[in-house]
Amino acid sequence: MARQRAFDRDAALEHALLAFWRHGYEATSIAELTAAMGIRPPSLYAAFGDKRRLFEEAVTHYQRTYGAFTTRALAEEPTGRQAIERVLRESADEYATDEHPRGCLVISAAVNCGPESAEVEELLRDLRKQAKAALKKRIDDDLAAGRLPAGTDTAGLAAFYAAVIQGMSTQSRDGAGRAELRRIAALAMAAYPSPGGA
Amino acid sequence: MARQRAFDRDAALEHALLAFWRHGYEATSIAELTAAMGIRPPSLYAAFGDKRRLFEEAVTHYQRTYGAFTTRALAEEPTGRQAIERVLRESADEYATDEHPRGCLVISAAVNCGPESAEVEELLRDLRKQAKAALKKRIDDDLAAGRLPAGTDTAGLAAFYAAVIQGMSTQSRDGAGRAELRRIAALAMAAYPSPGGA
DNA sequence: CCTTTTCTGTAGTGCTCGCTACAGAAAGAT
DNA sequence: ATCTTTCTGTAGCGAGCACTACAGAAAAGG
Repeated sequence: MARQRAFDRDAALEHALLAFWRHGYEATSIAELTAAMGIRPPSLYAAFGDKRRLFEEAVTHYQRTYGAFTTRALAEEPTGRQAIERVLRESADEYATDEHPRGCLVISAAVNCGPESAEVEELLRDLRKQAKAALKKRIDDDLAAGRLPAGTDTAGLAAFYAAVIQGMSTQSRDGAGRAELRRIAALAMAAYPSPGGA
Repeated sequence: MARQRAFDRDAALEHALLAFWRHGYEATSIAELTAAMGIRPPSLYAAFGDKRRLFEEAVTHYQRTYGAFTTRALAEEPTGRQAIERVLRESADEYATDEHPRGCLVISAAVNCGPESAEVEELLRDLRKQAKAALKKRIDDDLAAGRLPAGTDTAGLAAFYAAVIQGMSTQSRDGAGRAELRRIAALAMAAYPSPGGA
């Protein structure tokens, strides 16, 4: 019994996500967001609350779309080693493409934050820790299945692969191409212990 | 024949550097800088030009002090392998300490930049590329001396170690301690080829 | 038709941003 | 002491920030 929204909420969220991905949370202004979304500020605030909540929703949308390949890779591969290898390889491909902004939004969108955006910084920090824990879980599977030497430092391996992925994100934003990222990914697999031990 | 400056320029620059290191270029306001430096805006502008030039000078100061350990490690170690190993180890120690902000200023201070700070972003990007080239140079030394198999992809190795260092910087800012970073560093050395070949 | 409800666009709010005009203070030259 | 020059502090510039008051427009119910 009332006027209905004249824009596509999902499409607007998608455009907001791309803007945040490109320049990060604080550096993306409401003016830039409304321009990218094709709407005016009151429509944005009515549909999404405020800038912080729009960002949180954009991050959730990111994890369900562009960032979902990591969760898929970890879930679908039979062994921890294959899961890690696939995450690295697909990260190389995803980070270096020109179909969307470079690198990973969770890694790069809230690095330079003032005190007033500390909560946003903390949100992405938590997601990075969750991602590292997800890597460790699959590596632990290999350890439990005897595919890794007893006593293997799985937490250290998870931190190592998380670091490699974070570095790949940085370098993709610095202009590195798919081939260069793939070479990083391949070299990183040399650190994965062989079943028999060192 | 005129009034002289009442504050220590080097000390003020040092405090500006620490502020930029903590929150990054754009997120550090002139108000925050003047508070940290113990001076008022006109003194800042008279002594350093503007915010961008102050940042550039802070980066130079950083490279000569806090960031100099990488250049030293690369210059002083006899082999490329030892140089890389030392850079990784000292990065772990430097990034995780509480004596100054976490991580590397060159890696983390200009990630989320609006269009008006694109030049600053590009400045640090160039420094990261130079650092990667410096790594490659030492690895090339090992190749030339026969300490690496012929045909070794030294550019790939340099990109890999640059990525690991960038990831260590990110994780130190996420709260990782010295021990965790050292484990990342140790694992990364597994990718360094042995002289005989694979 | 008219009413009700919600969305939309214009036009602004107060605030902080980087930066500076201006006047007074300090130090060396004469 | 006086002049000249440069620094310092106050106070405020225009511009952009996140956000919103308000009025008109649009859709459904009566």
